[in-house]
Amino acid sequence: MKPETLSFFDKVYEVAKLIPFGRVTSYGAIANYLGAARSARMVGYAMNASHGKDVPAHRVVNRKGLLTGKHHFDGTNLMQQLLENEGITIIDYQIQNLEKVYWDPSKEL
DNA sequence: CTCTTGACTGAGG
DNA sequence: GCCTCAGCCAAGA
Repeated sequence: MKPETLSFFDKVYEVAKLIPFGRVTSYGAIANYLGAARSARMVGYAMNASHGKDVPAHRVVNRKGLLTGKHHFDGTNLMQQLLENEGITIIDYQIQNLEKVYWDPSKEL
C-alpha cells in the first residue's frame, strides 16, 4: 500500500474496521496507533465522513467510554442499540465495564 | 495562503 | 469527581 495516497481519514477507517466484535476503542487510541496521538480530534472528524463506508463508527467513543458521537447517528439511541447488540452494556450513553470491552489497537495489534 | 471547524484530551481549579 | 480552558492538527472553503 502507498500510505501517501491514503489521507488521514482513510487510515482511520482502516483501523476502525479492525475493531473486534463486542469491543470499543477511543479516538485517542486510534490516533496514537496512526502515530498522531494529538490528532484525536481528527479521528472524530474522520468518522464524521465515515458515513457510507464500512466503518463501525459506533464502536468508537471518547476515552471516557461516553457515546459522544451518538448525535451524529440517525436515531437518538441507534448507536447505543448497536453496541448493546454486541453484548456491551450501556447506561445513559455511558459504556459500562469499559476496561473489559476496551480495545487498544497499539496493544492488540 | 489564511481562516474556520471539530464524533478529543490532559491539566488545573 | 465535575467544570472550564487551552492545545492539538488535518481538511475544506
